[in-house]
Parts: sequence; C-alpha cells; structure tokens
Amino acid sequence: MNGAAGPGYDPYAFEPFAVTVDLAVFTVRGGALHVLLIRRGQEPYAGSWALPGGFVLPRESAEAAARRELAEETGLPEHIVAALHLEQLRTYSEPDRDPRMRVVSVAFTALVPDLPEPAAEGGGDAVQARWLPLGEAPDLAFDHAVILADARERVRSKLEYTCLATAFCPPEFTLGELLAVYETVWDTVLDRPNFRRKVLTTPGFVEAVPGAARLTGGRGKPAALYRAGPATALHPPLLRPEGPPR
Amino acid sequence: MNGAAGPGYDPYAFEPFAVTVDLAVFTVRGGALHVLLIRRGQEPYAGSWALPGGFVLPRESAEAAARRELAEETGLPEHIVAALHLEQLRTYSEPDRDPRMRVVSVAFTALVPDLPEPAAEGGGDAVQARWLPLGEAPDLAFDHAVILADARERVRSKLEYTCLATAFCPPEFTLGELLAVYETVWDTVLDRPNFRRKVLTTPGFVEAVPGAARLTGGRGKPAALYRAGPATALHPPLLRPEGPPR
DNA sequence: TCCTTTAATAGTCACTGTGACTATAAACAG
DNA sequence: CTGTTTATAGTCACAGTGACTATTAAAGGA
Repeated sequence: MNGAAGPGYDPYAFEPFAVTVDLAVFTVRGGALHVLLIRRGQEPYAGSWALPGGFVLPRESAEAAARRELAEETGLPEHIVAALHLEQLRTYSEPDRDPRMRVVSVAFTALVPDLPEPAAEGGGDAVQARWLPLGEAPDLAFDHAVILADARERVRSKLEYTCLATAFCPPEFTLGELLAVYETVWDTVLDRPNFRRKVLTTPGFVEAVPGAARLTGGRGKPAALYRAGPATALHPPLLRPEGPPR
Repeated sequence: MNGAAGPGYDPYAFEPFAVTVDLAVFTVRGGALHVLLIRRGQEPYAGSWALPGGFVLPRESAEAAARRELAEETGLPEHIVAALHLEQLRTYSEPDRDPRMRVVSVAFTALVPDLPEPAAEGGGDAVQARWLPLGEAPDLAFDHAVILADARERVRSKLEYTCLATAFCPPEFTLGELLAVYETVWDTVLDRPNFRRKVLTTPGFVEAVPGAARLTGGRGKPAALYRAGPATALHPPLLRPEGPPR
C-alpha cells in the first residue's frame, strides 16, 4: 500500500474494517467428501450453519488466527491443528457480505484424515461443530456457500497436480484407500491398475511400509501399506477424467 | 466469520485494521520481464520504490479498489485498466508489515502488453510510475519484495497451464513473439518447431488472422499473424524445462 | 475340502504427446 | 547470385497413459 492521498497516520480516519478468517476443512468419510461446519449461536444468522472462523486479533497474522480459531471452535485435537497444512484460498471483500459492518475475510483450506472423534463440542462456547457431507450441506451464513464452492473446486484440482491426497489418509494406508480418496473427491471411477502404476512410479509420492499388510475388511487379498512420501508436486499430473462417468 | 466471542456489533471494539491492495503488473519488453513500480512521495519509505496500490474505500471491494488505484496512480489508459485481467494473488497480514498501523493487504497480479507510452505521470499526484526490469529491481518498500517474488512465480507457473501468455502480446502477434514471451518469462530457450506445434494443435489457444503476415524486423521470412483464441486452459500443459539452460 | 467371491497385484498393447532433430521456404544484405 | 536469417514443414524415437487381461491371496459357503 502507499498513501498518496490516503489517510496517512490516523487509524480512525476511515470507518474501520474488521478482518476475519474462514476455514473450509475437508475430510473423506464413508465415500463422501465432508466439510467441518459450526452452528452459529449469535445474530446474525443465529442457528444457521457456517464455516468455522473468527476475527483476526490485533497482533496476529491471518494464518495464526485461522489455526487459533480452528482449535477454539472445533473439537479438533491440538496436535492435529498444529501440524495442519493450511492454505490460503482467497480473500472475500464485497462491501455487504456481513450485515453488521465492513468485514474482509481471508479464507483458508485444510485437509484432514477421517478422525475417530467426530469433532466434539467446542472449547467452552456454545458452538457445535460437525462434519457434514457436501451433498447434503445446508444453507450457510454470509457468503460461505460461495467460499465453500471455491474451496471444493480448489481441492479437486489440487489432487491433480500435488500429492495432497495423502493428507486425507491415516499415517499408514493402502493404495485402495488412496484410490478411494481420489474417487470420492472427483466423484468418478478410476482404473485400479493404472492408478497403482501412476502412484508407484511417481518418486516420493508414497513409501512402502516394509513387510506390512492389512486385511481389507475381511474380504480379498491383503493390501500392502504405504506412508506419504516427501514429494509434494505431481509431475506429470494425474488428471481427472473429463466426462462425468460414475 | 462469526462472532462467538467476537466484538459483536461495535466496530470500534478493536484497534481498527486498514485494508489495502497491492498490484504486481507485469509486461514483457525487450527480452526482459518488467514490473510496474511507483516511487513513494510520503513517509514511510518516502523516495523508495513500491508496488502500486492503496487503501480500499469503505464501499468498495478489493477488486474494485485495485482497478481504481491502478488507474489513479499509473498512467495506464482507461480502456486498458477496465479490460485488464486481474487475479488475486494472496493476502499479506503479518502484524508489523506496515510501521504506521495494522494493515492487511490483498495482492493482485495482472499482465499487460508492452504499451507504447511508458506509463506516463500519475493522475495529478506526485507519484512517478515506471516499468522496471525484474533483474535490476531496486529495494522495495514494506514487504513488497516478497509480494513481487510470489507474483513472479505465479506468472511463471501460470504460463504452463493457461493461455495467459497472449495477454503479454498486442492484439495481433506472430508465433515468434509468443515464443519470446515464454522464453523471457521462463528465462530459457525453447525449440521453435515444437513450440509451434504445441500452440497450433491446442484448440482455441490462437486463431490465424487470414492472409495477414508481418515482416519480422526486416530479416527472414515473413511470419503469419495470430489473435488470442477463446481457450483459457492449456490441456495438457506446456511445461518449462527443468534444468537452467540458456 | 473345494469352489466361489472379492480385492490386490502383475502385465500387455496401442495411442498420444513430446523432445530432438533435419529440411525447405521466403525475406534481406552484400 | 550467395550467404544469412527467420518462419514453417516434417520425421523418428520414447515416455506416459487408457483400456484391458491374467494371476494371487484372502474369506465364506456348500
């Protein structure tokens, strides 16, 4: 910025802006992409579902605020929130997006594995946090439906050219589970052997856990276990099929 | 956002934030990638170079502010600014990025052709706007060096999987000029026939101008002219070479 | 025990896109 | 006319992928 004709040094020269963060946290559960939502306890939109988030404090970056709000508002365990891969999505700044005052919101996206605890009660406040499948997501407060749609599209395309799909998996997983992540997020069906070949020939995408295998729910040949590798980019990309099969 | 324990309805409950926009506007000129910079007339950083930008007004979105500031601060013609493809880069929110007060800045990126006028004087204010090559960019005010580096990397990767390179070209251009854009932005050398084949076989990347040709500065065979096509994405992408040749 | 089902794993084949390279065409300078 | 420069045309081999077939290792039922 630069104050050619700006307010100079007086912080109160303009009606102040509030700056908030909003989070679109995704997981894959039971063949459906889920998003973490909270139920609002206050006006406006009291009783509505919304993305978790909140105000950025005066001495805090947006990234720090996102992590703090996520820990406060949702029941996500500390170590999960601290290690989480948070990515800025974009900033939403339409003048009337909040009826109370001028609020500019920095939106973030995060991917987490299917957590055992279904996001318990929030930390003291009367907020209720829940995983809801995207298919049956209710109306959301503010412009959160737009943010959620943007975040979903970002995640879908990120799977194409990054190794982020493993973020949806537990520390050790089978290639069948990784395949299920892709099929769920893209809502498509992939060829199993070709998917295998692509993942295994991409250096650093996954690393075999020596000797380990897991029975896949009782039926079928036991699958080998893998861990996420050090690679982050997928060169060349793994493109999703065009036409809408499935 | 949502005010579980937030400031509720009192806009003055917190020390206010200012929200600004910063623009990284690029062009290709004389074999070098250039960025549009202004020289600051005010403290802090008076006399330093900075990215163009300024405060978001109370009833204005960040996108609108970016377009307005660009028109006000730089000598860019109206119709250029109005038609410009502006893309959000990301938002910078570190608490001390501005010594005066808490300022959160939404950064944008734009690509323009090499304009005949080298960005004349700003609109009345004593700001001086100039195109400077990235190689010899001076120290920048605030965290603008970081923003500029992020924007440059965004542009470099955007050329891989979008058709945006034509935004650097005049309305009608030769494939040699388009090639020069890629070679300049990526700082590499590409194989001419292969580049041709890629561009011409990608539907909608460019459209031939029937019968038109241009003598390429006197020497060599005249080149056919093309216009930007309707396509925006490049599937499959045109990947830059890995090792640093040239 | 044998046979069927299920899912993982192995391998084959053709096609597409690309990197590297050679050849021809059309302008200008001397 | 000859050499230089740049645009354009075409060739060849190889990597990556889509579509497909085959084999292996487990569970469950007859």
